[in-house]
Amino acid sequence: MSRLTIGDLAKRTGTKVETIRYYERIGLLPVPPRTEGNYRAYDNRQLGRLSFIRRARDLGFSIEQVRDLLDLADQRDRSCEAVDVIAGQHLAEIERKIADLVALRDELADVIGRCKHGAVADCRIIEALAPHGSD
Amino acid sequence: MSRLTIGDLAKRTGTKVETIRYYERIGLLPVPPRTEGNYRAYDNRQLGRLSFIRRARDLGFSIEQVRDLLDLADQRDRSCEAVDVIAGQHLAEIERKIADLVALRDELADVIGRCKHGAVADCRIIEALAPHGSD
DNA sequence: ATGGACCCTGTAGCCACTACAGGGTCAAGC
DNA sequence: GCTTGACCCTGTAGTGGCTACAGGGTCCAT
Repeated sequence: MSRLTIGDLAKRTGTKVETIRYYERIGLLPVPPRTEGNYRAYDNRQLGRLSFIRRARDLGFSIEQVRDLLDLADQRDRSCEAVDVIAGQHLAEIERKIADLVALRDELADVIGRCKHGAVADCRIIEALAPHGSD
Repeated sequence: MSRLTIGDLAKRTGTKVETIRYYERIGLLPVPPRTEGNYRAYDNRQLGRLSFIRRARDLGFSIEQVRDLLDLADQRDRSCEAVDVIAGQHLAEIERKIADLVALRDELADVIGRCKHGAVADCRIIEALAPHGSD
């Protein structure tokens, strides 16, 4: 069981050192033992836990969702229904965000498409932003 | 020229009062004159400006982009090329975000699809999050 | 013994608001 | 004229998820 410094953990998971300390502060990572020189001393379990966190964060789960997933992952004999629920909710949220962004893109593309590249006074983009006319 | 309170402005633009004060604080809205009782007194120009801001924000422009757009909108005899550039950059950014989210959705949907709804120990979602095996 | 790479704590900053607390003002109704 | 309640004021702190210092300590190789 290898002794890992916070820098080792950072390198192996692609996380910044400050972020790891932040995860510890908010209780996402356990408080690790310290060396004589007061350095955090990690082992492979924390490496695994941090990998899990990073992967979940990369998939867009919020910190609170990650916290719930970690709790669930530890209760290995329970049904994974709760896991499914969290993931499903997150998927729905992502779908919604995609739909919102697509609508936004279409609207913005439409606004840009009407630009005749003349003076600002005739700019359709500006006009589209100020639809009440410029008193 | 009607005198508008901050609450009137808020109602007419769908903005919260606090947000309007925030916009003033960061210099996006001009400091308005005050009534005897120290209330902000707006007119239709500020209403128009705030509508512009809200619409640009709704289209996802950042505060800094809105600031630039407002500056440009005031220089009515210049070419609107700069406006086009800002809008184009923003459109590209949105496209990128959509692509990122779609990739995310596909990956997450895949992870969820592999779930066999058994115990957490065999949960494919948890496994997918901790790809290095469980110590 | 010295240099540089690493580690420590604590705090402040980022974005774009939002939410108070603790007060003042104003208009309507009695 | 007094009360009530809706509105307004300032100032500060919180949100999420980090990130970036400042100002110091530790460790290891030379």
